[in-house]
Amino acid sequence: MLIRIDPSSSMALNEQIAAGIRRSMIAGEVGPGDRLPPAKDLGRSLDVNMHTVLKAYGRLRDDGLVEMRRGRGVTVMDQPVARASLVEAARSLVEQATHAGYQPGEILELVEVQL
Amino acid sequence: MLIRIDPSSSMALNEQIAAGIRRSMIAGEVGPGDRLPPAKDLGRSLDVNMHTVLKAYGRLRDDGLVEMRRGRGVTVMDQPVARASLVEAARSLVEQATHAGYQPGEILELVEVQL
DNA sequence: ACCTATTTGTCCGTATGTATG
DNA sequence: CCATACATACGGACAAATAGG
Repeated sequence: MLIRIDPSSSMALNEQIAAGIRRSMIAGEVGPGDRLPPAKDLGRSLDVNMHTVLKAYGRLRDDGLVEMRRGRGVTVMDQPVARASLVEAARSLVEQATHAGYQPGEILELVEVQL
Repeated sequence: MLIRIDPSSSMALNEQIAAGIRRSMIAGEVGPGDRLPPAKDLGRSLDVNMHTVLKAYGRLRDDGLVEMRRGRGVTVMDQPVARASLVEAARSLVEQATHAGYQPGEILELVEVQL
């Protein structure tokens, strides 16, 4: 997993790291079940603080892409799980919008304008 | 806005603070447009670090309850928050799906099947 | 069952950057 | 220009869960 960091970029370091890992996932360099390096190790190799790496990992977790557990590390989620979290997000959105009186077309438009 | 913190609780401090503010909202002690105290000030009054308060504020922001802006502080969202929160849910869904490598058409389909 | 090392989770303190007013 | 206040990063400390000997 090769990640490049540009300290002079306006993009936050933790986002650069998260983006780099996402790219590695899309490129297939890391896949479901694979373990990401410990935050301390990756931080040292990228010359950034462990906390910055942990923040990047946390973003990926919030996106449902990885699982983090103490003592065990960070592992890439199975694709069905990542998809399940997306399906759940879509279900929740539709439920909320419907409850608020939105029509199907209006709900789709809510999403379209974000694309 | 009265918040109590129990340092000996197993609940993380930042969550205790966020929960306390949610309670104040429900109790009507703070309402839309009101400004929450600067993180540094609230931290000093609760005897916790500024970052811990900022993390609590960030959770509330992620939940669509408050807005955070540099230089201006943290303000409670307006009641048309219903719409704002839907927009945020849609934005978050699109962001997650995009990060996961989904194409626009596939994202729309995620929602359509839930209608 | 015990101990140790690993690794994330949380919190603290400090410093610097950046948008707002 | 200046003060305010969040945003990000660094570093250190301790706790808690996990894994391995």
